[in-house]
Amino acid sequence: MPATSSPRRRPHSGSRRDEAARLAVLHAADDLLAEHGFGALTIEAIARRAGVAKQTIYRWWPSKVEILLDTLIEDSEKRFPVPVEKPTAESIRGYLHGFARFLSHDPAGKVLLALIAEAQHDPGTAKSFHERYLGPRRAQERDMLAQAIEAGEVSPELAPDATMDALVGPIVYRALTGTSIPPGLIDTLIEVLLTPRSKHP
Amino acid sequence: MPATSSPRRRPHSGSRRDEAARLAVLHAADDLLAEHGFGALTIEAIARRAGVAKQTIYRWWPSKVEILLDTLIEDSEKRFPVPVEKPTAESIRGYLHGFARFLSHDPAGKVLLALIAEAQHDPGTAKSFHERYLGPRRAQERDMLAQAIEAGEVSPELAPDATMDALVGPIVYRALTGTSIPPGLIDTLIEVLLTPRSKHP
Amino acid sequence: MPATSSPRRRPHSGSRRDEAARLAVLHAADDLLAEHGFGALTIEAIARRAGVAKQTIYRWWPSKVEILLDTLIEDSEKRFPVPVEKPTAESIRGYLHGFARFLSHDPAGKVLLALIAEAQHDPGTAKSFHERYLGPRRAQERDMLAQAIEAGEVSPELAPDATMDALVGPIVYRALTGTSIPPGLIDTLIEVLLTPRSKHP
Amino acid sequence: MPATSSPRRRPHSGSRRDEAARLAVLHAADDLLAEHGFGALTIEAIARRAGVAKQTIYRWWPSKVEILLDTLIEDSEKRFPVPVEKPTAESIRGYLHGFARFLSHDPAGKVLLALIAEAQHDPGTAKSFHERYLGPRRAQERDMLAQAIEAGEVSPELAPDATMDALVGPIVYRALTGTSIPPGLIDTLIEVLLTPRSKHP
DNA sequence: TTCTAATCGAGACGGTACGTCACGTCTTACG
DNA sequence: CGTAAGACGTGACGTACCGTCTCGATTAGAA
Repeated sequence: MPATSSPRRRPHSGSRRDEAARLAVLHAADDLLAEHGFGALTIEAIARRAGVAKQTIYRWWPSKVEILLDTLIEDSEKRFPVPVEKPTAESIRGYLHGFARFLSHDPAGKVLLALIAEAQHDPGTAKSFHERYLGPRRAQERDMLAQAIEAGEVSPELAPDATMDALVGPIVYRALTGTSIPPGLIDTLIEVLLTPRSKHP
Repeated sequence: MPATSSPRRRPHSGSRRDEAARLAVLHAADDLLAEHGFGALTIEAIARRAGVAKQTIYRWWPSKVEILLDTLIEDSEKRFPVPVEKPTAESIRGYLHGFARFLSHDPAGKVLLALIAEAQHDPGTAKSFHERYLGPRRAQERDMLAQAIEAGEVSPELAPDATMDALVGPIVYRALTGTSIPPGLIDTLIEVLLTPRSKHP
Repeated sequence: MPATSSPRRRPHSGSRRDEAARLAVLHAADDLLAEHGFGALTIEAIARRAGVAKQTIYRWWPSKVEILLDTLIEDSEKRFPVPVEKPTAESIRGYLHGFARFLSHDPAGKVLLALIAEAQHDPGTAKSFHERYLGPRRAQERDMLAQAIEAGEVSPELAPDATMDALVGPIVYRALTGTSIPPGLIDTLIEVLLTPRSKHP
Repeated sequence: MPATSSPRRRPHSGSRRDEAARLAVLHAADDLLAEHGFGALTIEAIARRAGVAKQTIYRWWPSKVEILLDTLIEDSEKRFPVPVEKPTAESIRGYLHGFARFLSHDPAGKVLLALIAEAQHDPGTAKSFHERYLGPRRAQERDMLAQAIEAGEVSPELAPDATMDALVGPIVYRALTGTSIPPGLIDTLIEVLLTPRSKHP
């Protein structure tokens, strides 16, 4: 006995993809993660919460990880975009502080932590996560660094990737271990890793 | 008629805890994680592999996380103990290199990554992981730093915890993202974070 | 979150098969068929109604058809056993009337009709149905006929199987087409098929 | 440039019903039933096989049962029409043999068995099946019998419907149980059910 | 000739049931 | 008692069809 009784629901849109369903899924996934944690983030729960059929989710997303990636990519660009337009030492500092704030205080930051975690458990997640998030983001960061170096804004001791990991790693590690970022940590990291030694007092 | 023994594989031992069963569980968990990843690490699979009843696992371990913690604690102490006896700048460097090697090249290192990951998904895991592993270890590291400072071996710019996170964070982050630690990264981190500025050339 | 909340249910019996669960499944299947028809006879519905896990059903029955067969075999023997002990013309007549009554008026008769039906749709059902029900039953009927012939009680014109089908076929066909068995039909069939021609008036 | 025709398989015909689609559905249903059994006879499979949209099926047929009925009615009339024009004992015998052949050896006979079966599972099917097939057919058979009686061709002991069921029942029952009709069965049934007793030797 | 209406293929949609897997709890029988 | 074995209720998995719906293209017959 399929969809016999229907008082009035969202009339779906026919043979083209239903944008309302897409957004409902994204928000349901976000909300469930924030409210009840990754353990409650099952496809069935997302479908239930979004008022959507499971098949609709499987039709458009290969796994729940891709749902999270969709929201993360959008949120990251909105909340802490990489300053690729004429980056300065100051804008790089702002970027890292923004990143730290996102991870520590923004509910959406849990999505990034959950994806890092899930990537440890599942190779497919690791692949998607690198290709769709870490890779593109790191490319922008390299670009940012290169321009800042050329403009004489910064002068790192390490290669670009190592520099970024040395900056970002401690922030991520603090978030993963559930501790807050102590004041001064980011600024000190920037000073010792990006500032030419001669500028040390 | 002495050696009538064993169509039964391992005759169980009666009313005291069976050490053979304990070890079989630990090794089965380790092996499964190494061979098939965290996804294959189910209680049923561990029991199957160890030739043990599920109930025996549930009797002694509250969750599979505790099994992993048991092996991790033992392996960490064996593979890269914190140099708390008269630590020098050199022994600290050795400790960090040991840590990096454990994470990158030792199969047992996967256990640590898996626990960091699982702690993101489940608050109970996070609690156990901190209380049984991260906390004690960090206490030793603080001790190590304090002694090294007092001995004039190092002179960090940041507070002890921040210093350790700044050193350890990049290593962990590299491992979590599946990339190798570039040569020079650890040494540079030590130099800029632990060495008094006057000793910079 | 598995079986956390349990006020008080049927305490199951451990590592031996739970007879209460077995009976609950059998009765649930019977009731669902009688009340809502074969369309409502899903494994999920049976499990729900019986208060039993789906897995428990799959553990013991390869398909819902075998559940129905279990009940049918038991009911048939109880409601209209084949008169194999010294059958007479009269007891054979009673047997056929009993069969007709079972098909037409007994709710359990629906099970037989449903199995005949399902056997048309699925070869596996056909196989089980023949091996577990039709075959054994027919063997008894052949036995009944043979003894009755030897005793001079009946004297059929057709071979045993053909005789039984000629007697049983019209009854089953009436039931399948949802019409009642008209009075006199069975007696006339017996007269013309089992009685020697010379005894026709 | 005349025969530029058809990368498009079947260009549909506009605002009137597409006869080609109708036939494609009928044949697809028949073929699927014959090749893979009733279990494979889903609306989606029919649509797929016929190269037709599901909606086109739902527009013209209330259910897959009606599709089968459409083919059955046509095939029955073609393969074994009821001899209503001056029926004789001989033409009635021929009709029953034709019916038996249809059920046992004609692939289209599976359709009738499938409908008898489905009628047990679903009341709607039962209703349609009686109104569109069994009822009209039985009316013709009654007519046939009445004429044959009036002409002195036959002289049944039972009422017309009972007579027909007594003749047809064994044939159907044999088919339903997947056994062949033994030679002599039909002729004997006719003899004992339709022939006046005085004509028995 | 242009407009209107019905039909067609395609396929997205909210659902239900499928059969499988692992969960954590339990009971049994053995040593 | 601890153990191996495994049945149990629960619930998520990913798949198949259900019957409804909306689309854009196609093709009549009416205006």
